[in-house]
Amino acid sequence: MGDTLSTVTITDVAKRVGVSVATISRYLSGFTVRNEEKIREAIVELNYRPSAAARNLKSGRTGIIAIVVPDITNPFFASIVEGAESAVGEDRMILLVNTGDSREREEKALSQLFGRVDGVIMAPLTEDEQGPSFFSQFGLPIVFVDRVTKDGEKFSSVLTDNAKGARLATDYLISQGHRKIAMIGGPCSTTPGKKRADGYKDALKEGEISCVDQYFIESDFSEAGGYAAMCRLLEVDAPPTAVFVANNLMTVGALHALRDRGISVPEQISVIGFDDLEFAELINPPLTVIARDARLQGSQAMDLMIKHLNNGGATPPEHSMVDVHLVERGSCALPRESQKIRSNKIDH
Amino acid sequence: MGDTLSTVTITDVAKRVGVSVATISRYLSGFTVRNEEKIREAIVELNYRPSAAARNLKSGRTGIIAIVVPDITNPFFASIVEGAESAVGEDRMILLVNTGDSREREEKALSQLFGRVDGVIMAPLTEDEQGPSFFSQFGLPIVFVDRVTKDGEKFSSVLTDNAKGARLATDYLISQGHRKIAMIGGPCSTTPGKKRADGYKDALKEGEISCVDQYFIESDFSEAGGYAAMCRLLEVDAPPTAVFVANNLMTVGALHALRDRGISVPEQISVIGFDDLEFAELINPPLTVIARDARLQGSQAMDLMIKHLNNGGATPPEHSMVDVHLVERGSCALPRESQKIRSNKIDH
DNA sequence: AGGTTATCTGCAATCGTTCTCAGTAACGAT
DNA sequence: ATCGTTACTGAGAACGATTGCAGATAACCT
Repeated sequence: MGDTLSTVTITDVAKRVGVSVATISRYLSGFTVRNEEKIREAIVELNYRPSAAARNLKSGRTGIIAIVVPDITNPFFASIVEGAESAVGEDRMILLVNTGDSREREEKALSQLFGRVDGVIMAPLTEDEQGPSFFSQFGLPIVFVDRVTKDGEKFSSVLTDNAKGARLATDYLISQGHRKIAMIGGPCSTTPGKKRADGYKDALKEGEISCVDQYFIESDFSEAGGYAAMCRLLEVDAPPTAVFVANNLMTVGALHALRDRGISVPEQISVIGFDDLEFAELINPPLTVIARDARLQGSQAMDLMIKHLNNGGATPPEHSMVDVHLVERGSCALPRESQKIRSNKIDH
Repeated sequence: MGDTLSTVTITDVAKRVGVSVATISRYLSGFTVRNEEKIREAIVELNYRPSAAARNLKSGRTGIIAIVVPDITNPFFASIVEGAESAVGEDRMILLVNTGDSREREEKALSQLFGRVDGVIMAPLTEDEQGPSFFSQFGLPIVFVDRVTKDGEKFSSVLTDNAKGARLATDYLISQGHRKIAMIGGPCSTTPGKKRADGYKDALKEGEISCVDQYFIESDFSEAGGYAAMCRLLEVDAPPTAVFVANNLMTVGALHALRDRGISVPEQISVIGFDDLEFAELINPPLTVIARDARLQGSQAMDLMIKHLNNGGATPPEHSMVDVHLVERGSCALPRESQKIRSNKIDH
């Protein structure tokens, strides 16, 4: 079954067939050559694999697209990655960078990426990054997904209609009769964090509900952050009757907090989350959420990237927006006397 | 701020400083050279980045480690990837391959990997793969994680004590007084699928409970599979009073099936899962599971890989085993008259 | 047959590094 | 002044593929 270990090169194949390396190379790139059959045989017998490194060096292309996300264990980002992977096609692969919400790791990774990949799909940690301009300086295409940086218009992006989602959630609570509506938001330094806060505030304004400072808590998109935020909300003088939580992880945290204090949802407080969970239906009560298609966001981002790559950088940036919708389940209900919550809390 | 776009090479730096490329190269690899200060300046001013492709070609190393998983949206594999990523170190990166449970994609990806990566960490789709031997033929190190192939002993691996976990689960149900204990298993062509089935059967045997064929359903580790399997179990003549579900996704599916039919857990049927879920506590009832540290599995696999890489392939394969433990929550209880389940089902 | 294409071929340069090898300068010891 | 040693340097050959160029062969037409 051919030679083992020591790498077999195009030269070996050429020698075996009795032609020049150029001919083999041409055969490999699809041109018609004379001894195709013999070449095929030789390649199989020698178990020849073209060297990716050599190809990269000559062509300047690697066939690899990086995707940079803050946290791969967040199901939302996992879906994005899966969507991107599904659209990557035959001749390219994905290099995953998980920055673990660390700015330092993100920067280091980005600097390592240059030369190893043909393009970068990224969800930047915050809006004030220099990474992207760093890349564009080198002519590496970038596509933002879910989040952008402040000079985001210059690059393609696939975002969600965050403001609409937040308005949808808030309006829904208002329509149920809630007035004391709190929000646990993400960092306002991130696109979704800011936009969702905006949507919430706009909806309140339209509903002619005054915006109480204590009702808006800027947290960090993590489960622990959601937990802490919910605890703080429960200690406000006039606790809210409903809470809009700006992402999946914080929602889980908030629900944990409520469970730990024996506060029942939706009887004592209504909860609506952003981003669906595989388990949302199984939670008690089934969780009402604003949902969107994360997988689609990922695949669209990849499609855009491939378009840029194939057009040789001449394509102007495109901006795509994935729609959101309300998934009504059982975690929101008509408001009750908010005092009940307090007494309940004090009882414990 | 230096030259733009067109790639600046080591030669440009050399010219600027007035030395040969060799000197720059040496400086870059940490040797002491004469004009270090001037070189540093030139590199910054020209914004020089060494070409990864050229380095790869010369050195034969890419600094990239592939990690191949069946499904990145499965939180378990996401954690594995995160663990691996956390242990990868400064000078290497991770290339993610998501095979989407497709044999074809797995094979294609593996063949693409050669030459692009220094090593492969993988959770093979099934135990009868040829991929690994393919790699070992080329001298590419492999580390198996969570699953192995049939010639797995020849390669390093980081597994879970699957049989122990399954025994733990089954014994727990037996200790509660259950006799009609079913199992929804994974594909027996996979390591965890087989071992967990073995553990379940062993525990029954030790408990002197006869193994009913209808109580063991071989499914596919997917949510839909878990749903279907649970439906089938409910239609058995004498339905089980308890079910051990062999992975997280199938557990979610099984719980959905039960919820859809209005069967309450644990009153009417006890459920124990394998692999913890972020949300397990929030589910109604809180889910009792066999848990293990997936993140640790990932980081151990990466540690092993790096060890192999640094030792230049001379290291003998090592096999590591991550422990499992029972997390007792609320989804298991003493058995009741199993008839109740049937009547309940017919009512609908 | 001769001329014109069309098709295929090999040579050699090239991509950006690393690394061997031979060479130079500086310095102390003799 | 000569030698040996240390510490650095530059020229140039790799690494394994792609590709422009020019030459060779075959095929076609008048």
